[in-house]
Amino acid sequence: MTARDPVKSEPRWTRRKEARPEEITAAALELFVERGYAATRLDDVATRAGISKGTLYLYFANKEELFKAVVREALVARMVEFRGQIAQYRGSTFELLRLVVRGWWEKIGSTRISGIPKLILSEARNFPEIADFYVAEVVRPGRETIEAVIRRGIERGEFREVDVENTAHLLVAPMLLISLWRNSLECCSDERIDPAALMAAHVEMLSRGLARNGS
Amino acid sequence: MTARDPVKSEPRWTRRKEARPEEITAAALELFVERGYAATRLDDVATRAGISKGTLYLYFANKEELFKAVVREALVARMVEFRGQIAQYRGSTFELLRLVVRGWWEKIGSTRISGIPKLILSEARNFPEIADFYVAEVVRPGRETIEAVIRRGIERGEFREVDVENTAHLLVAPMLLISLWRNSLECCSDERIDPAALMAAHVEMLSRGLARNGS
Amino acid sequence: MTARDPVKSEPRWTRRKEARPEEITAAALELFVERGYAATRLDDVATRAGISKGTLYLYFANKEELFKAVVREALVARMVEFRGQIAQYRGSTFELLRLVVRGWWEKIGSTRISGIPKLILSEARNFPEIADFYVAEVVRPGRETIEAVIRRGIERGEFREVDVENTAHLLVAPMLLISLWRNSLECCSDERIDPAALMAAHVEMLSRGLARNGS
Amino acid sequence: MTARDPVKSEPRWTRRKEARPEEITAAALELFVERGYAATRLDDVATRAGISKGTLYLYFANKEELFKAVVREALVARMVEFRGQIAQYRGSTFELLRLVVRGWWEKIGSTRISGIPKLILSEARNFPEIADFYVAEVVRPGRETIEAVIRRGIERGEFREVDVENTAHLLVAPMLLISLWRNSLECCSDERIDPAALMAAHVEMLSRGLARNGS
DNA sequence: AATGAATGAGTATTCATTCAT
DNA sequence: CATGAATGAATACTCATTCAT
Repeated sequence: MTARDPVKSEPRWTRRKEARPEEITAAALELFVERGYAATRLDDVATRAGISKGTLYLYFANKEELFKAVVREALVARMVEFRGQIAQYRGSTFELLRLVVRGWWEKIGSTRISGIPKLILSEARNFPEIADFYVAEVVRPGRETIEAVIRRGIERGEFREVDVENTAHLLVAPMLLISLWRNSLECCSDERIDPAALMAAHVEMLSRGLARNGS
Repeated sequence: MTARDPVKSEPRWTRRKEARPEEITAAALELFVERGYAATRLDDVATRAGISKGTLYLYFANKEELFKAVVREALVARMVEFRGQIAQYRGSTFELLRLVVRGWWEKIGSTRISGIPKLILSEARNFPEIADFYVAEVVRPGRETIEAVIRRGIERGEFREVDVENTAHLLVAPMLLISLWRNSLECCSDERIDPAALMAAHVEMLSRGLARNGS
Repeated sequence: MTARDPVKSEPRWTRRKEARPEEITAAALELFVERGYAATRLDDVATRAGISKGTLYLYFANKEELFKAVVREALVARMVEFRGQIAQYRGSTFELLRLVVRGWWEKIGSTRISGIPKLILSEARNFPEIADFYVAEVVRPGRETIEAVIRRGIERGEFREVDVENTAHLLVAPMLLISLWRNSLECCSDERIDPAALMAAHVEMLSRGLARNGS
Repeated sequence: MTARDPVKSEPRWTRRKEARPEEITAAALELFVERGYAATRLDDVATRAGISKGTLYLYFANKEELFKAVVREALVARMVEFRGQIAQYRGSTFELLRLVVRGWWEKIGSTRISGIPKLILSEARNFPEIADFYVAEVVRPGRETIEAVIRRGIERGEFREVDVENTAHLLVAPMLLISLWRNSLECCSDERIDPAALMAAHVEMLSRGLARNGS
């Protein structure tokens, strides 16, 4: 599916050859996010990737496999680092909340990967397999990570005793909101959302909302 | 498929004519939400509405018009009642917050209409005209209504002086999260979200997050 | 659209009923000539005839039968009178030529029936049966009638000894030209043809072309 | 149907690309003339051209564009040569008439292009744009060319002083008659027209009809 | 008799996929 | 490896025809 190499391949080529799949998935990601899976023509993907339509099929068996590759690639190793950082953190959990939110914005929210949630949301019911994969690899670990942060706060006596699971959802919701907004309605509207301000307001609300009574 | 019975049953069409458009848009809404615009075949819409493909075209000029009708119909007069209720409210703004959140859940979140956000999000870039319409008719008025509530709380000295606009976004985010979840990933996942619990946690967090310091 | 009163039905109705088929074929003739058989929708025929689509089927079994009826009706008894006039004529054959040409123009060329040639020409290959009918009922008798005129001229020593059959074609050609022009290109062009002048030039050319040498 | 042979034969497409459009328009011309625009299925055009339906769309955006291409191609550079020949001619205008009529027969009347008049006539009102084009590129220049011939005859004292414009129509009419006949009714009738004899009779009639009195 | 809502076969058009070069 | 011409299955849409009222 990936390598077909029959002859020997030269340096210049080789480099291209290895880069190709990623150039293609990058182009595909943009278009899938923009138009949705069904409305994206492979012709356009090829054009945006600077190759011919036929070449696509040297790297991906078909449209669906390309789609899966796009999602997989965008996620791989994204969660891992996140967890690590948090486990090692030593300071106050309020501060950790701020770091989590800002870290998400810097590494995901503000990048092209932020299109993935829109894409998954839109196509989940057409690609249950991918939805499963996404839930298992992103949603669940993400939630668990955040639950761990909240528990840390509770255990350290910083946070009141909240419903951990739902509080995790509350923590995620504004991040989801902004990533969806930016990949969907924003482009057709003159309403504007300032991500930094929203993140700040969010952290502030969280901090107050989670604080023990007398704080 | 529905009215074929040559015996008696309901007449083949008399008096159906008025009901038809809504039966069709109802069927279309479900399918559009489930599969997205492009992946929905009019044949399937017709089948689900219990009519033939041709009949669809007696009521809607083409697929795009059907789509617009679906969105329009789902929204018409939805916002109006909301605003009215809030303007007349007399009690505490904390209580009002709870009413707004619960009201949304009862009238929208738990109904079929909650599929609209997913649909709009997915198709906004393919139908900028509809996106505009949705922003103008739902997003903006919704935000303004919520801002009004927050301002009421501030003016009455119940809430601290928050960033009104972004706080409105924070208030909406969890509602969006749950409506998207239920219309997308939920069906393919064993993760569960309890809407009532989430709404409760949300109101609690909001109340604490908005309260003046000493409260 | 015309009569709705279902209660008792007055004489007014009865008369309509007999007129209907002709109102329909009249409307159909116009549209068939204008757009061709395939491009004419029965819906439009019905509308132009002031009735509903279903009513059409009370009078004609289907589109093809309607087409045949249109052609038949337009031709019936058209040729008969022509022949009679000519047989009885007593004057010079040059004068008879003039009468034939002018008679054609007055009774056919300038009327709605002049659309028939265009219609037949356009559809002959799709409706060989109709083409046959038209050849047998119009083309052949028409040619024979004209040949009779030419033979009369020759026999009476007025005309030179021409190729009777082809001369008959030459006599018809300009009449065909103008009837086709008026039912086709004329409407989309600013070129104009003056029928009277053309007929005059035609008769003049014929007279000179047919005259014996010394005349 | 044409190149399926997996062995060797002609390559599947190499160097076909240039020939294709003309193969397609040739097939389309035949079918459009035979059945009319609306009744011609692109599937049949493709089959007759020995390609698949999809391939059609590689060369023509849609049915209407194919139709326009058919007409355009059939006409391009057809008129030009005609005019040139006539301008250079040195002999008697009677002889020139004969040359014009025979030339038309050889280059157009007897070829496949003779189907164009029938096609245009049939579709003019559905495609005014094409009708315009045809009038501007064929009808008008054709008439002007013929008028020039007639004027030449008059100026040189060979012809009597006729109504030039209408005489031009008279000259064209039998040519139109025969090209329409052959592309329409002929195939469904046992009536026969001998083109050579008709052309001969036509030239003879014209010569006599145009000659100055005493000639 | 007349209506017009409903039907579904038929056609234009698109686009993922193949494969000879 | 890369290409792009070719394919045909899939789908939106039309319109002749039917039939309950």
